[in-house]
Amino acid sequence: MTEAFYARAVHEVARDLVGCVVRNGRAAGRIVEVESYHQTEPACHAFVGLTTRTSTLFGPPGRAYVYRSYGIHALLNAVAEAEGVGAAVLIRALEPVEGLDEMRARRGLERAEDLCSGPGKLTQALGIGLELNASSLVDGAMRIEPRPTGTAPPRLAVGPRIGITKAADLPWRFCDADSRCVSRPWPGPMRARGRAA
DNA sequence: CATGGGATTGACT
DNA sequence: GTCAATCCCATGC
Repeated sequence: MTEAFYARAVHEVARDLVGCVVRNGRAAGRIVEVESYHQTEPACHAFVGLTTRTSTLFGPPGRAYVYRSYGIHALLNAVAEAEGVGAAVLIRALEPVEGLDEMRARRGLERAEDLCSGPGKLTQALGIGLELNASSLVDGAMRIEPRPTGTAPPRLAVGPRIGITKAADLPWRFCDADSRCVSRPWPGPMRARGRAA
């Protein structure tokens, strides 16, 4: 996927990333859940402006923003919008498609549904660490590949983002409505019919 | 230089 | 349902 794919409104990038494939070496998984973050809104790390931590967010689109959460987990984002604008798409869950043995070894689990069903889980399963911060997702060792040709666009479920305390009302979480690998079950009646990418 | 919070997870009551 | 683990980094003295 080209850099131009990421140089668009972060919410469009988020929707279009559902169904794409995150790969790191032989381990790969299909994206089934994402959230978008933008500098104009306080839940986004870039809200505080340009700092050491947020420099990747303000950098060129199509790079990875990887940071440590709760001192324990690495979380993976795809930087979006034009350089100079702080925005990114948090990858929250994958459906494992290749390298399941590697994932099971790293996670110490067997069930495929549990390997990548959370933002901290998927980075552990794919072996994604902080050293990959600011690396390219277009042609790097870790990259995001387009949906396999011929596959239909997923049905999208849209709702508020998870696990944040600020701007928790914004409906910027996008899930594959038909996947069982999402990080948290969908609340219920708030389903939106998906759109083609 | 010291402090506090956080886009989570897994174990336990 | 509750709760601790653990560390980067922004902020404030």
